[in-house]
Amino acid sequence: MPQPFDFALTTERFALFGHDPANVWAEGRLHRVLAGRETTIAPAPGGAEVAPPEAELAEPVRRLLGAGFDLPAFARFAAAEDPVLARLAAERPGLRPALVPDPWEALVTAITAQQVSLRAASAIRARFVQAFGRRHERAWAFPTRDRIARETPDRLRALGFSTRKAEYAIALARAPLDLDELAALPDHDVKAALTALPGIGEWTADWFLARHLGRTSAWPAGDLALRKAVGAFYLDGRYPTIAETRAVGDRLGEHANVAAHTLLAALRRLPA
DNA sequence: TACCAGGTAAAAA
DNA sequence: TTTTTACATGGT
Repeated sequence: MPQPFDFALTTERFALFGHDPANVWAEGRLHRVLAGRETTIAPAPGGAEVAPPEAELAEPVRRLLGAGFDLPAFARFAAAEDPVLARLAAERPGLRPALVPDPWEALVTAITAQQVSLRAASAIRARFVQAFGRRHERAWAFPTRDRIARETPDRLRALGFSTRKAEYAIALARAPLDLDELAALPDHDVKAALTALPGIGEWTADWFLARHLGRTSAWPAGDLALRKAVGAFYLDGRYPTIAETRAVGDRLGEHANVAAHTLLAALRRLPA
């Protein structure tokens, strides 16, 4: 892994909001299914170690752990332009945005998290994964798109989805859209393609850019927690409008994604 | 018991 | 065009 890198800081968000059967964080290690096989990702000197060791998994794991982000450039930018971020980043060196490897999983995860607390979303999603996914060892494979395409809203409703969210997930599963091809498009076109689907608004598309594609300038300006963080760290606690929050992101340019993750991590450490 | 929590779309004004 | 409302669950 490129340095700096802190495994615990980078992966802690998989453990903070409840148990996720598709991303099991236990004893400082992350267990999940990659390329059809359960993989254990563990901290190691200089980066992370993958078990079972497979060369073909090295790149996906590096990507999952945020290897693509330029933290030294972020630190230089913050030192020169943004004392707030410079302090928050210095307090958590090696924090990288951890990515969701699969686009379908990233979108369904975001849909479940719309409007409700992340703890509530996590509980609902855990039931969804265990109802429709496949069990490996410690981790479950996230339910496949094909499987959900054949489900009915009532079956998702029974797991705690609202009727709307159940319809969104099934519509996404059935949509004639190759989610892997989105990676080839610029940010704006990805957002246009996704927001054309029912139940996917700007917030959901922004998190897809940030947490699946790992786009460096992704900045979910509509996000409640990010707005709270911007208010807490830049505005003396005043809750900003979406436009004000977007303006902060614009100033961050290619560092917005790392900055957003830094701000959200810092917000969690703030006195309630 | 209420109310809020990392939104979205449809109805009402 | 802008504002208001319904939505389902978990935590406090």
